[in-house]
Amino acid sequence: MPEQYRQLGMKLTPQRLAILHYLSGNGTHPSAENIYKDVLKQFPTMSFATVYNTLDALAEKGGLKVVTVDPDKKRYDPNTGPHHHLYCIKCKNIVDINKEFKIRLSDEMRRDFDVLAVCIEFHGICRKCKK
Amino acid sequence: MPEQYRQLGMKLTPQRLAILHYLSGNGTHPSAENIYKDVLKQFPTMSFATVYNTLDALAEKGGLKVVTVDPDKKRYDPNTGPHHHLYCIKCKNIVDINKEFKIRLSDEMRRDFDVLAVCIEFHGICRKCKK
DNA sequence: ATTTTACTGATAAATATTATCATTTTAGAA
DNA sequence: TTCTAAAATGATAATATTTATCAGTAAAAT
Ligand SMILES: [Mn+2]
Ligand SMILES: [Mn+2]
Ligand SMILES: [Zn+2]
Ligand SMILES: [Zn+2]
Repeated sequence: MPEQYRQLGMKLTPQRLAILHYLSGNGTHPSAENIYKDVLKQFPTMSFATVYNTLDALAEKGGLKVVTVDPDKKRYDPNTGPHHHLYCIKCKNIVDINKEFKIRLSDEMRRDFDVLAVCIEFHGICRKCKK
Repeated sequence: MPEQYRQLGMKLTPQRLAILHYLSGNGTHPSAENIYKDVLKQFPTMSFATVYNTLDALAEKGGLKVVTVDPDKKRYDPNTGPHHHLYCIKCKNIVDINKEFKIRLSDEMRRDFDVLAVCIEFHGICRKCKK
């Protein structure tokens, strides 16, 4: 898993390893701040710039997904396979939905629009939040 | 259509009418800045605070949807009926998809999560952007 | 007309994200 | 193992978006 950076053509630095380690298998869809605060424990000199640079580079190379369901901030997802999300509008938790749904646009629409990804978001209230 | 504010229990002001007039039937999913700049023509004293206050009030009362597909900023949608979106990752245009898709979560999942809305986002490249 | 309530807009502040750039580090070549 | 080119780090500044304050004003209710 530390080799993931090399395979993506990125230089391997201790800071990046710490970020990747935090992300790897992390299903909480953390924000940049979540990541920053965690990695800060091991790297007291860590900068937000490094977090954003790393996330941007990873996302651009396909090693990370940016989730836009939270209106307040970007959330990041190490699960790069096709899947969908539950979003609790109260606690803002995001949970993966791995079920596959067959949705297809009409052929005329697909002629006018190259679909690269389909994101399904279920907005609602999670169990904890409904008391 | 100007009565929409009253029906939602909001005071009817000229600024709000101008905002509603800009939004009404507008399928471009404008940002707060788009709205501000347009309404500014008629109200040179218009403030961003008024735009945000109005949008927030409208959204809270269900007279407006907030669209989160653009990672850079919130987009607003006067179409409050259930529908979905095409999002061009190059020009950031958002287009309505009115087709209905039948997606249902498993019963166990619906026990744990009250689904209030389902948003399907088709990310890709629009006709104009693919040269 | 008077009162109550809510809205406006100037301004400041908070939050999130991006840009600069000198210094340091990595990775690969010699 | 040096050496070197390329890239990353982090301090800092800047930008962008959004929210908070609040005195003055305007809309609605009485
Ligand atoms: Mn996910
Ligand atoms: Mn729409
Ligand atoms: Zn919740
Ligand atoms: Zn486009």
